[in-house]
Amino acid sequence: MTEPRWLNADERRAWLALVSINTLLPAALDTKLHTAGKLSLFDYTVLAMLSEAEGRFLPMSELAARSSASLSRLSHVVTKLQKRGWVERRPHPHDARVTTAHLTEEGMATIVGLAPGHVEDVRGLFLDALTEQDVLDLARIGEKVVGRLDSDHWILREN
Amino acid sequence: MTEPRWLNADERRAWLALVSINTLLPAALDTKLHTAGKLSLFDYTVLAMLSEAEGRFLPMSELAARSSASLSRLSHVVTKLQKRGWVERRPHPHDARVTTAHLTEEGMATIVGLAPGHVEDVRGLFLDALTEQDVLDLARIGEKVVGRLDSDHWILREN
DNA sequence: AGAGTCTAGTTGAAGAATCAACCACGCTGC
DNA sequence: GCAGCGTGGTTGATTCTTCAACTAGACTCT
Repeated sequence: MTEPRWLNADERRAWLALVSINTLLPAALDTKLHTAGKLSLFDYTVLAMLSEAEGRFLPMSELAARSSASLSRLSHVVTKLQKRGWVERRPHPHDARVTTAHLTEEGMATIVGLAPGHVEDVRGLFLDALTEQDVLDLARIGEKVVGRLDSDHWILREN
Repeated sequence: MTEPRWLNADERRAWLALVSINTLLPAALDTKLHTAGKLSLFDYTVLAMLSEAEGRFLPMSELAARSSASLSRLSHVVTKLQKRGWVERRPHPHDARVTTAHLTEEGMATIVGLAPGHVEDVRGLFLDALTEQDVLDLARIGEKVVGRLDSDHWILREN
């Protein structure tokens, strides 16, 4: 039992700020999106990832990776989005284990309608507080942290 | 209808990293804490804030502010912590609207037991990835963002 | 070809978060 | 001294998330 290395003042500042952002930011974006279109930030992210994918479809596991979610969580959400007509499930032609999630026209229309407002919200709530240098620093630091949490994370993929 | 200002490459990197951290970090800490003591990161935060408060008690609204939560969320959680014997509710002596949450001896023992492991987890999952300069930059940037999200946030209080 | 193992995904139940409605108290101004 | 408004807090319904259990197809090794 050696004494743990407690956080120093700056570590504590960084940690508290991160935890606070972590609760405040998604909450703010969630309520914005919920009033704009009855969906959560996570729902939005799923639709956005599909809309940016080639052919506007992705296997469930790839979609889960790109939205940092468990397959279970994704499966439930896709079921919900499917009921709203925004997403379809289809079997993969060459591997019967795989399900692909496809963005429907209606789903595409939804996200196209929501995107400008959402980007403005991200700016207003977050980016507008930062200088160009801050943005660079945050990208660098953020990617380091992501790498530590998940060294195979998709945002770190070269390409 | 003017064209929205889409994110540039660095803004997108910063934003994606933040969102990813935001889902991965609490999830990792939640599972650690859950195996260590059947509580969530939010439960832990509530106990920690009480343990650091003078007299080990705080009004519900102050506790909500310090854990960045809604009063509703906090109320549900305090009810749960109360059932486990870690927290007590008491009426405020001079303002009958106010409820104060008090950390019990048992609650204090719980958090004292959990804290060293939790600090190690925070280091292992997060701080160890960063240089001293990174920590400073993150503290600076993080506090800017918190200030934008909630200009009265307690972590920004002088002293 | 069959057993074992791994990968992909789904499901149901249980616990947690949010939202809106609500109650009780305090403060202000008349 | 009481009407009206703001504050502090709780509650219950609904929605979300997680967890564990499970199905089914693919791969490997013999």
